[in-house]
Amino acid sequence: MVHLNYMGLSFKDRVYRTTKKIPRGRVATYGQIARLAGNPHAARAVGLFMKTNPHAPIVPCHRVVALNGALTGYSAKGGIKKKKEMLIREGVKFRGDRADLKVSRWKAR
DNA sequence: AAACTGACTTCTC
DNA sequence: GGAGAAGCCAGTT
Repeated sequence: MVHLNYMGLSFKDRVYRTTKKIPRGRVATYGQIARLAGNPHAARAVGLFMKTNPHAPIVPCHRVVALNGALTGYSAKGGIKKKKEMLIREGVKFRGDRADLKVSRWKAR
């Protein structure tokens, strides 16, 4: 087996918890979150969690972007566009339509 | 209830 | 280094 569930939390909860820790003005990638949560290949699942996220205001899902910095989705209204504006407003640097991960990538560990 | 689909990433050739 | 396949979890159909 697999390693035990962290604090009895399901993978899903770990993802949410990790996402919540993303500081303002920073962005994280799906894969990064998945990795921190324990499943390096569950990036897709992470995206799904955001999509159906039951903690909309609690989990800053707008701070989650694709590996290349592209904003691949946003369920709330305004869509990608709005998400981008929000991030910019938080201080995240953008390079065209993609977040500048070089500068704004959340470095957790 | 089973199969498909999706806000993705990593590994291999 | 570009292209293809595999892998992950849960919501929808």
